[in-house]
Amino acid sequence: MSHIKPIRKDREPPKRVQDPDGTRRDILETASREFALNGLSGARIDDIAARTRSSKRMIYYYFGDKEGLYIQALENAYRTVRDGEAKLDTEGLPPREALRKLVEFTFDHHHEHEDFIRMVMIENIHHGEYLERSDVVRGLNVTAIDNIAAIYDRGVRDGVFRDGLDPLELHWQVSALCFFNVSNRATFSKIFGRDIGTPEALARLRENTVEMMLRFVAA
Amino acid sequence: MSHIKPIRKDREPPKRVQDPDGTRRDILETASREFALNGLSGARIDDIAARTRSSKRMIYYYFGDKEGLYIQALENAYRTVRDGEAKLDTEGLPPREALRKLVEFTFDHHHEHEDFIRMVMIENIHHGEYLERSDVVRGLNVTAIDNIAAIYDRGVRDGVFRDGLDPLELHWQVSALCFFNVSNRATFSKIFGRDIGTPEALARLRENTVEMMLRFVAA
DNA sequence: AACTATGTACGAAACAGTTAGTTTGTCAAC
DNA sequence: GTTGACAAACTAACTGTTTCGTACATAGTT
Repeated sequence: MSHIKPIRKDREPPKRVQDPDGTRRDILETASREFALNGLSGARIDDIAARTRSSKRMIYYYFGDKEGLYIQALENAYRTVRDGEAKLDTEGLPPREALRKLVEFTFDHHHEHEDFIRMVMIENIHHGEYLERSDVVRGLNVTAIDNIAAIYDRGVRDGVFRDGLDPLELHWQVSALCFFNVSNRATFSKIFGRDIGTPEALARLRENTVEMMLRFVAA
Repeated sequence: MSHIKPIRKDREPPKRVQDPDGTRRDILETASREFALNGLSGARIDDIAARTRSSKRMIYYYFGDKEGLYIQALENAYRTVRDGEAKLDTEGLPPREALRKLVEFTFDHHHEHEDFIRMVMIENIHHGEYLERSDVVRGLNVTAIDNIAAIYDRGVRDGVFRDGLDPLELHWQVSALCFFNVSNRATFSKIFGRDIGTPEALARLRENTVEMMLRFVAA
């Protein structure tokens, strides 16, 4: 029984580990989920705190107040989705193929980022007032328009697309069709008694959306 | 001029007028506005009460609790809009004209009922759970599908529309384009720096939507 | 030592919902 | 056609809880 323990029996991890970046990220991710799920007024700071590895104190330490946290969650959502968008490359493709690919990509992308869609819905309920306050979101440049404009211009030059359309309006239409599919699934399915979220239904809607855009721009 | 009348000198309006229907309606209309503006968790019972000619106690007297009030506001919104929809008549028109009229009508109708759109957005944020609880809303029969189905069938019979499309999907597309225009105006305008709510922009989007549907169903 | 990061406990306001009544309408009995 | 009893409609003030935010203390880092 001599030197029973120079070995630090305290497997107990050191009482307090400092990890500012990790804490921040943890809070932001948790908050993003909670805001996307419950909205700004519906989300509870205490709930968010409880779901983090951190505490309420830290939320206020890093984000100031509830609105500050919300705005950063909003920025986070936009940034994530924009980063994803940048991955689309249609340069080598002929216009029709390129447009098809863009629409399919947008459809899938929306579908994969339901939390983003929900944040946008929530922000629209607030008339976009927090978006307006955010320099970050306004600063994110929007590649979506450039992409579709490039495709459209090529199509017009090649004579396969008709002239006189507005790329922003084209983007608007693609967005509308892809966004609605995610945003209004709950009410639409319940009212019309048919689940539009099944893989089969989605595949049809996706193909319809492509077809719709192709026909719309066709010369 | 003898019998001037039994003019009741007591201008004092009778201390308390009982008007159950009026009170109920007043509360419901006020609540509908507040919920559409702020959402379920964002709306405040005290605020709603203050804006009525009635009191908080009466809200609980007639509607039970906040959720009960919300559900009735939701039902109210759906009923109002459905009643409006019923006014559309396309029977005499040739298929293409009929479809154009239907799309234009839907576009305008959405535009005129922003509060309804907002209620639907809010309800989708809640995954449609209150809609599901409401027998009233589920009971409202949906003429929209019948309308578009009738037009589409005629078009196919006449050979001007292609076969094999699903009326529900057609309705979905029209809804998506018309709904998004109202629901996402705030964020879309702010992000792309162009107001899509001006009369000119709206007129273009409206015409695009019509054109889009016509081209999609064209044989 | 000085600054950053974190934990605990609490305060104040906001909020949904209630208690304890009062007033008004109505209808049957006188 | 007045009365009185009873239910429906209504008011004001109150209660208990939730919720945002903070004060204060302590531990880690440089």
